[in-house]
Amino acid sequence: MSTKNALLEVTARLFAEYGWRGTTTRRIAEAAGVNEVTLFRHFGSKAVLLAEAIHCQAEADSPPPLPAVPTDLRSELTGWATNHHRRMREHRSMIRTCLAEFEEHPEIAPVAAGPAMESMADVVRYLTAARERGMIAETGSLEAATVMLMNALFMDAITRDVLPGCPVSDHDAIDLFVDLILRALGAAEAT
Amino acid sequence: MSTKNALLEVTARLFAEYGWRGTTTRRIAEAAGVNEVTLFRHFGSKAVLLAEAIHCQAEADSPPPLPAVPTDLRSELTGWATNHHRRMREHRSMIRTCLAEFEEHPEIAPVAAGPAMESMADVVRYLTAARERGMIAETGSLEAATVMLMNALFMDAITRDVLPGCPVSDHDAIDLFVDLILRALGAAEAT
DNA sequence: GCGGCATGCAAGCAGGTACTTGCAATTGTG
DNA sequence: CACAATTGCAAGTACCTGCTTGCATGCCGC
Repeated sequence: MSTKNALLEVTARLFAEYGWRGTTTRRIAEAAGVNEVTLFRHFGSKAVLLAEAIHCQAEADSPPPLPAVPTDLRSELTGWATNHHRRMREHRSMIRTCLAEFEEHPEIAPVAAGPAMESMADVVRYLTAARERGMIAETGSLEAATVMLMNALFMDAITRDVLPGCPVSDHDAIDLFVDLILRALGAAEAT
Repeated sequence: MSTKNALLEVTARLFAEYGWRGTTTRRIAEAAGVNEVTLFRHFGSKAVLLAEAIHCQAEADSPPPLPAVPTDLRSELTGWATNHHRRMREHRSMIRTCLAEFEEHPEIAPVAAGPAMESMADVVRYLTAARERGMIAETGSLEAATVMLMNALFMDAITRDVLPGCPVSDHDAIDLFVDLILRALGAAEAT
């Protein structure tokens, strides 16, 4: 089974870097140290191999959870955001490629977007629980706050290496984003 | 000069949809209603044509300005954000492709990122002026607020068609994002 | 030892890729 | 009218693309 796994792993890596068209069967075989025919004997076609490789990559990536009961909003959200940000950062190449490839290969969108949707729902749940406990103000859309925070983290993780002129440093960004969200939601704490 | 312009326009469109590798000289020529050799006679190579096409596209896209003197934060920011969002939405295909292509063709990054950086500086300037006039609170990072708002708008414009499960509707997103930023910055107004 | 099974190797197929060459037709300009 | 620039057309180059075929080699369980 090692050959198959090696092919899947190498294919995911090449796809992230070169996209669908740029990931040729010759390149895959060479990078995996395997003859090209072996690839076709295992998967039948390039399309099947690529789909399977992307699927595996996304599956191995379950989103980090937030506590069931909120206690310290700032530290819990910051910890979650740091974790989430790091994971997206690690996969930024794959994510960018999937975003661009969506137009020609829409079938890869749901599998790539799944984890993000789960995380989104988890954050909304967490903030709702916090509001029920009076830890944040009564007004302000929790859904919008969640989307805004996740969008900001997502963008930062994915484009920081492309747009080097960002006026917020890599190191501070997450803390500042969480701080702004807590301010926006009127979190009852001192800073 | 019409042939040259037609080629540039068609090339930008095809690049946004199919990426660098997918934009073949045959396809460009066919879509422009021009013989393939004409393309090479004008630009010499595919690389030159693509670079020029992307450059033109980005150049024609100057960012919308904010007022020099802030008067109504909410309406001015909402107007600006709506405009900015619409423009990014129109170019989402091109932006996604450029993001993915950055790895193989880093030379297209600065030209594509330029307008966004200008907008970013403009918003920071606007918010700084507002703070000087006492329209928002003294604390909270204006740079972080700007990055967060722009990241949120950017992501929404670029991925809404890819991630259909967003819990915030298309129509409300901009108002809600601006509302959260104003809350975070302690804007002195009633809502 | 022997029959499957995975793999390698060499070659090839039909089509696509960027790009070139040579020549004819058109068009606008002096 | 004559000349030059622009374009089209047909063909061709060398290479890459996904994919197939035929045959040889090693390995592992019976």
